[in-house]
Amino acid sequence: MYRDHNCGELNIKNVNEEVMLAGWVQRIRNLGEIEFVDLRDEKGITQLVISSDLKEIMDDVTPESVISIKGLVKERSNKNPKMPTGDIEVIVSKLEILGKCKSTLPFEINSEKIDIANVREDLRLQYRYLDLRNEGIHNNILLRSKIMKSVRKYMDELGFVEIQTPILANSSPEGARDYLVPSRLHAGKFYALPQAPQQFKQLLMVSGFDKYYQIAPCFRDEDPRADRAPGEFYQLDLEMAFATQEDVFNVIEQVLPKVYKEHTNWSVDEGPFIRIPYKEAMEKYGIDKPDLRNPLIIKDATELFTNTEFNAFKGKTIKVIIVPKGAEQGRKFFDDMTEFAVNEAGAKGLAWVKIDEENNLTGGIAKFVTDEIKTEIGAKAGDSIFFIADELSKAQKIAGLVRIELGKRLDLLEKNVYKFCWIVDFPMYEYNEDEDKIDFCHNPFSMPQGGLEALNTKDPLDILAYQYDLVCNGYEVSSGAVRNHDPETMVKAFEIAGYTEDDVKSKFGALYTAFQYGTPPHAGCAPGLDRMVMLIADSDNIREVIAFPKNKKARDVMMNAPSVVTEEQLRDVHISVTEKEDEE
RNA sequence: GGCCCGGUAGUUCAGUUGGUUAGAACGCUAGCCUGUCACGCUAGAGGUCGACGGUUCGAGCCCGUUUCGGGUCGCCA
Repeated sequence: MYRDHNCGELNIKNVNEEVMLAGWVQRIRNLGEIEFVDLRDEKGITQLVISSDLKEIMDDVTPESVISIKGLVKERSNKNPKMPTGDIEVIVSKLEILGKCKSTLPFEINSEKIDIANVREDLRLQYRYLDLRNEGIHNNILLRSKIMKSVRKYMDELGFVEIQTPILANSSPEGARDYLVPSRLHAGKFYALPQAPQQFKQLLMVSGFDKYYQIAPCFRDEDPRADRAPGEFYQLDLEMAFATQEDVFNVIEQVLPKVYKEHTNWSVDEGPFIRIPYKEAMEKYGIDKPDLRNPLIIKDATELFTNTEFNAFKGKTIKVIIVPKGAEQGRKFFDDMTEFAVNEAGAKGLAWVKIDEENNLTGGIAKFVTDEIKTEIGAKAGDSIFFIADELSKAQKIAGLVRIELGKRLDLLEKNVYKFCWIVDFPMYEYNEDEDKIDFCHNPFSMPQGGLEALNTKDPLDILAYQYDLVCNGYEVSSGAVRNHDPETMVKAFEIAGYTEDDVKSKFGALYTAFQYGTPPHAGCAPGLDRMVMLIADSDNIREVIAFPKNKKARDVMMNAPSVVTEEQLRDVHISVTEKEDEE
């Protein structure tokens, strides 16, 4: 009724055909007796030619209005090689306005004159339905759909079954803040939206489902970041029975590279991915999600400065970063890096030296540095060296940030490539200084390496877990673990972190009880879908790959959520509100 | 919650030491134009300078408070 072709498919072979098209008016070029209209739909753009006898109706056609037309396909006299349909145009004989657009838009759509990324984001979010007409973000959403389809295809090929778990779930005491849902039928009681289907998927293992997966919505009431969606996000959640860490790695290494490759022309690491123990990652990269496209590596030079006269280094751990050819940089570069280290990374200072072409140490703190450093850390003539001095963990962290910043400023990152690595052997526990106690470092359901015996005999802070993260280009794309499926080991693991058996029973009752009835060893992980799409779309903002994201304050400025509800609704769910945010 | 950055026309921004009527580009409106494709040319409309208070003869600009937004740290088992 409205169209028999889309706006991306007509070409020279269709010349002299009578066609119907429908779409949005992207641009009108009015030359007086003749007008050109670029008509856009999801598939492409076709140029329409409008003669003066349609002038009257054209007066009402505004950019971004929806129209349908009937007309004859003609070969163009002036072809446009930049357009896929640039060889032809459609001479319009009939034109109908299907949906008129107001003349002033909140922002220009598909404009080549402005960059939509520069438009105020809250305005784009308020008019998200218009923003989604923009080609870039529109394609991101289409890409997301294709990626989900690939994921399902490859998971299915490996024998995984997709099982949905509840959205109205139970509040869990560990981890992020929950989104609570009051219960109407049970006064004073609450559901919580799941932070992840963690316990449900482990229960599915008890039920004998061999390989489970789900593209699962997860809800966490925590502050967002550029790479972390506010409120809700999606994970490719998976779990396998009778599985080890190797088995999980094997699945991911089969699925993710294929998914990536299907949707990018960048080169993609194929499995097996490099594995880096957590401790080594902190030593070499100063972070547990290293970007392996960055060639710089942090080295330790503490021993070279045990007797230093440089006050800032005395008694400190010294981390160094060699910048190949760094000696060509001018004074400003080093000053700017120092400013970054102090202001952004929390360093007390950033020392540096250059090695000139005659292999002499010059500049910066050269007079405090001995020549042996060159052989000890492998620096060459023409390099420069940055020094970070602090107590160990701070020095690592600052060096990590300096490494990333150097990579950015010197454009050192390898281009057009996805580099994966596993970070393995996370510690089971960490020391909480504020409360002077031992906490779980990551996931309390992880299996400690060495099992119950390790828990009984080793210093808790020395115990590693079968807990792993998958990292891609500096982003954590997944974490996962071999689960602790043995009730006795579970109780002991929680006991070390200060929980009694009764705590475990009351907080994780279903899981604890279920494990008494024959539980297979199991393991899994949960790659973040949004982050994966963001990486494949080569975007650095996760909201660009979500159709209707919330803003930084977890507000939906388009739908105006959260919002007040009626007194009656509140009464239904037994809630009384004592403190209210001012209404705008 | 801390720190950093920002809010000026529909949009993106400029705005000098605090000084007449707050500018530009794009968009919009009107007119001209038969081969444009980021069409061109001419004219025009469009502003609570986020809000409140203060300093001053005088505030877009200085000070204070506040609000909204973004980045980051905390947080995210």
